[in-house]
Amino acid sequence: MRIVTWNVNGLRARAAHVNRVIEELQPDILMMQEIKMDAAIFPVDDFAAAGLPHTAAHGFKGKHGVAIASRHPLGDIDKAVIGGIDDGRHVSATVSTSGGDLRLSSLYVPSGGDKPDVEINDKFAHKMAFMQEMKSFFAGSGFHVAGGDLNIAPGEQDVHDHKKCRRQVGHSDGERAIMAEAIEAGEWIDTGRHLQPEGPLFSWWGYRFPPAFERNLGWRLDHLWLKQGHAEKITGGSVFRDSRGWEKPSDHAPVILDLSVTAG
DNA sequence: ATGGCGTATGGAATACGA
Repeated sequence: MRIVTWNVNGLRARAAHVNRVIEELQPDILMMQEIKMDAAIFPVDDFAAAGLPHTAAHGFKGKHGVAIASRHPLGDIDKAVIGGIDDGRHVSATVSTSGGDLRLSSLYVPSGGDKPDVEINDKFAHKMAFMQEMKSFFAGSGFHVAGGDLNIAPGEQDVHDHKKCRRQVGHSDGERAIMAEAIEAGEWIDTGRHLQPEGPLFSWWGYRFPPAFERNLGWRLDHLWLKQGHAEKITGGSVFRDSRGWEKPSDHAPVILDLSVTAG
């Protein structure tokens, strides 16, 4: 079973790229963030035509928004609010597998604004509140993959320049600490670093500095976490960098996790 | 120290991204 997460940065603007990603990666599950549309107009028929007929979306007009599109039936869809504001940052569902019911959670952690200081920056306070709730929200050891655009690069090698980025939102000491605490409290495996413990491993390259992707000045902001105790099910995974080089790309690249279980 | 570019909304200029 292949699980892919991708911040599409506008689903309508990225429709052709989504189809190409589905065709090239053949995911069983595609978790998306920043669909930037109301869930009522989520293009179910387009996903069905692409082979992913089962969907769950949680989003509002214009900004943020998350979704899951699946090759296999989804059950027990949950759109519970995390972080105190219901602005489309969490949708969750289950899929039946040979290893038991697998829960999938698509998450869009608040970006956090400009300054990494909860006293002066409400957006950063929202981000930290969201991460604080993440510690307890995903309790339990059941078969579960949670991930998405978590908007934190947790390790020193998860940015191109640790010393410089440490002053910025997304890589501040406080954010990196709370993400480590959330991983420990939730008994998660960070599958990206499980598969590649060392070296640059980025999933986001900004638009604002045009040669960022060409020079690989990236951040690892997109993650797939798997509950500990299921590590033996991991068969592979990677970042699909190709799509970041296509015309008018999302600033994020899809992140892939392959598990040995099959649907049903 | 700052901005760079891009999507969405609404039909110009602004919010948001990180």
